[in-house]
Amino acid sequence: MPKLGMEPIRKEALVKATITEIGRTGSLDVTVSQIAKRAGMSSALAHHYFGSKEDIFLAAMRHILTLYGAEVRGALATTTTPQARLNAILAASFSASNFRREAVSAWLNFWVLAQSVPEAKRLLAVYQRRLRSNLLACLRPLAGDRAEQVADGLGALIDGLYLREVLKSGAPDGAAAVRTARDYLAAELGRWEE
Amino acid sequence: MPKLGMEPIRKEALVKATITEIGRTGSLDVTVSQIAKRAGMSSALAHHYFGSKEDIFLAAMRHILTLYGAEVRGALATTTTPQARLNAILAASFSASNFRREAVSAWLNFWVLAQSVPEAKRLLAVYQRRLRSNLLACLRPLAGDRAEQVADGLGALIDGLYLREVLKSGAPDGAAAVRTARDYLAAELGRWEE
DNA sequence: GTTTTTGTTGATTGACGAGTCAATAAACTT
DNA sequence: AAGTTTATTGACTCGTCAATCAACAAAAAC
Repeated sequence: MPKLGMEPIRKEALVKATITEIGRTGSLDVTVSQIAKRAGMSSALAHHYFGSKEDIFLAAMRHILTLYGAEVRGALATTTTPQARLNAILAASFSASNFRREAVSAWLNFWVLAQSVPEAKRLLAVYQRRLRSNLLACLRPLAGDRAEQVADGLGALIDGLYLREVLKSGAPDGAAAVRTARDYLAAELGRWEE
Repeated sequence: MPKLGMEPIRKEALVKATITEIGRTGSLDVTVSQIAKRAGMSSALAHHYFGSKEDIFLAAMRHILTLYGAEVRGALATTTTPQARLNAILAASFSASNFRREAVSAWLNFWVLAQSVPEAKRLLAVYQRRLRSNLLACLRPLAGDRAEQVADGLGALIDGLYLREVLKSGAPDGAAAVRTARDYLAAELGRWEE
């Protein structure tokens, strides 16, 4: 009993199922059938809407990056001072929705994907540039010509905290991650009035 | 014309070939045949010496961790002050042999493996504990009760710098990574006399 | 009301890859 | 010299999986 206008619904279901399955298995060794099953459809339909498995992965990646970007933008919109903006970026980066197990695992696996799929690499590079540019804008007034150095360090630190999250057992602790990042900033920028 | 005592030679060749192939493809989607071919033997022989593909991966992981551990230990042996020891750890972590493309790519992929293979997770946890304990020993006299905080931050930063290396194009720049890590320490510990 | 478009799946194809096995041969043991 | 252990591989099995296809159904367009 086919309803019309299914395409966006199906696609979204597939994208979410992909992230779930990658998180569940902890790898990209996920079959289209598994994804399709979790999304409540046949694998043939998944191939119908996306051309290939790779396209499904890329769509999932875009989804995660879009969510993250939106959350950062939203948090940034309510702020004015550089300090508050830095805090907003950190809060968004380690928020419950972005720092949850599935998403972190997917993130790591997309990093791997980027090594063999140029489009995946491009997407990650976009994310990196945007983060860097956001950090730089906040840091310039606070760190002057050391801003670049600090931004690169903080960027790597954030990625490293994500990376380490996947090895931990137990619930993710975004607050602890934010504390570590804040500590870094406090050290780099000198005592820091919020 | 079988020479005896081939086992260790073959195994080492396979381990090295594994790292090369993982680095080349940027993923764990490497067939035993590819590995065996690069190591100059048939895939059947690879299965003969290692029981399974997973065992080959784990051996490769142990190899990388062992190399890294030996380099750190060697660098540490020639030092006395905490500052010099911290520098030694950083130098070893980003040395040409550990920070080369292949090794970094393998490292990332082992991180992924750790999510589905308990033994891989165990190995990485051992690495993390050792690094942490080494850092802590140096930091205690320099940072007092903030040592833990700084060690965790530095550990994550090191991993993050590795992670970011895989996205870069061009030759790896260990010196820049060391600079970033030193900068972090300098900020956390206050100006720092070497 | 027939044709076209959209949604959907079960069955099939075709490739690939991990792991096994039988067979062959050189070296050591007794 | 006969027997055992170690080294080695080509051929094979068996499973899995991405991708395709034929077929069916309902809505939309004409």
